[in-house]
Amino acid sequence: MGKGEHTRLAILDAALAQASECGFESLTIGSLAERAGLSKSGLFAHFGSREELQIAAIGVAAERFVETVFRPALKAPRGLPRLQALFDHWLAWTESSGLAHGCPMQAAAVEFDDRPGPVRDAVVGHYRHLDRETGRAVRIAVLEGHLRSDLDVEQFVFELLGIVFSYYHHARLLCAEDATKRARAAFERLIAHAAVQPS
Amino acid sequence: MGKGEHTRLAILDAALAQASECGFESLTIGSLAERAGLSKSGLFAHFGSREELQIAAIGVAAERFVETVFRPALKAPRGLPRLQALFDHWLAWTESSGLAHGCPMQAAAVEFDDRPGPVRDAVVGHYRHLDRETGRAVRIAVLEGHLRSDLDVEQFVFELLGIVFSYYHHARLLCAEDATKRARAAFERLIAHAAVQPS
DNA sequence: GCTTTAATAGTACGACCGTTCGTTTTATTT
DNA sequence: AAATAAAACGAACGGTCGTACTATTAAAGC
Repeated sequence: MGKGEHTRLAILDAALAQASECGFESLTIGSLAERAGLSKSGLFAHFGSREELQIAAIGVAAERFVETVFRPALKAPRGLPRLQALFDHWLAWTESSGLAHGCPMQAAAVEFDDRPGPVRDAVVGHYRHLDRETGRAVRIAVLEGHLRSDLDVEQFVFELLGIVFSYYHHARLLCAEDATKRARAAFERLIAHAAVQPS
Repeated sequence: MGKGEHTRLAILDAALAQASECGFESLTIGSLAERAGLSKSGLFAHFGSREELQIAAIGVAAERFVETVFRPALKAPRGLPRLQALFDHWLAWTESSGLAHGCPMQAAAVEFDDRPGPVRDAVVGHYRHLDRETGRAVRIAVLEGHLRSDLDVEQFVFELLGIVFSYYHHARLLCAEDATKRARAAFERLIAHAAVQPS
C-alpha cells in the first residue's frame, strides 16, 4: 500500500467522525484538512471534488456498518439467534465503531433524500442493500423454523428499521435513558408476533 | 398586523419550503432572500442572526405540524378513532401542508441531535411536546376502553414514532410505493397488540 | 399633509467556500 | 546515487457566507 492510500484512509476516517457529528454537508475541504493535518490542496488532490469526497465517505461508512453489524452477527447460530445478534450490534454500532455522535448513514439518508445526484444514489444503494441483507437474515430464521412460514418478511424489515430509527431518535436527540430498553421491548414484540404459533 | 409581520411570515414560509428540501443548515440569508424576493439586509433585519432565523423556522414548522396533524384529529371521536386519525394525518402531513419534500422537523432532529445550542433545544422541545401529546391521545384511548388498561403508553409511543420514521424513510429515500401500506399494517399490528383482549 | 417610525435597500467587511496551478518535498524505482 | 513518480504544500481565484453599517423608501399617527 502506497503512502497515498494510507493518508486517504486517514482522511476518510476523519471525515466519518465529522459526518457523525454534523452530517455530510458539513464535510468541507478546509475543516477536514485541518482535522486530518493536511493542507487543503493536499487533501483535495485525493478526491478531485467535494462530491467525490462525500461519496467516498458514505462508502466507508456503509462498509464499516457491514463490518460492525453484519459480519459479527454471522458468528451467531443461523436463525433467531443471529437475528437477535444483528439487532444488538445495530443498536450499538456507532459506539462500537468509534462514531460517538450518531449514525452517519441515517444522517446522509435525511440530508440527501430530496437531492438527486450521485451522493443520494450512494445512500439509496446502501439502504437497499441493508434491506436486502436484513430480509435474508429473516428468511433464514423462517427456514430454520424459528419464525412462521407465512411471515411477511418485507413488513418485518420495515418495522425493524422503525425500531432502530426510533431508538436513534430517543437516544440521541431526547437523551432518553430507557431508549435501549424500549427498543429491545419492541424487538421482542416483533419477534413474538413473527414466531411460530403466535399466541 | 404591520407590514413587517406579514413579510416575516412570508419569509418563514419560504424558509420552511427550503428546509423541507435541503434541511435547516441550508437556510442561508442570501438564498432565502432571493427566494423571498428581498435583499439580504432587508431579510436579515427581521431576525438579527441566522440562528434566530433557524429557530423561528423551526417554531413555525412545529406550529404547522400541530395544526395539520393534531388539531384536525380532535374532530374525530375520542379514543381509537382519534388515534387513527392522528396517524393518518401524520403520514400525510408534509404533502397536506405544502412541504413537498419531507418533514422539516425530522430533518432538524437529525441535523442538530449532536450540536448543542438554542436550535437543538427548540427541536428537542418540539419532540418532547409531540411525545407528550401523543401519549395523551393514547391514554384517552385507554380511558375510553379501546386499549387495554395495563398498556405501556411510553412504549406504545416509542413504537408509533418508529413506524412514522420508517415510513418517511421508505417513502422519501427509497421511493417505495408500498410505504403507506406497510405503515398502516404496522399500525394495525400495534393497535391489535394494545387492544383489550389481545388474542 | 407633515412628522415620526418602521421596513427595506445598498454597500462593504472579513472569513471561508471549492477549486486551480505551480512548486516543493517525499517515496519509489532503477 | 540518480532519475522518476507520487504526494503534499502555498498562494491565489471568484463566490458566497453572516453581519455591520448607512441611506432610502414606505407606512403610521397626528
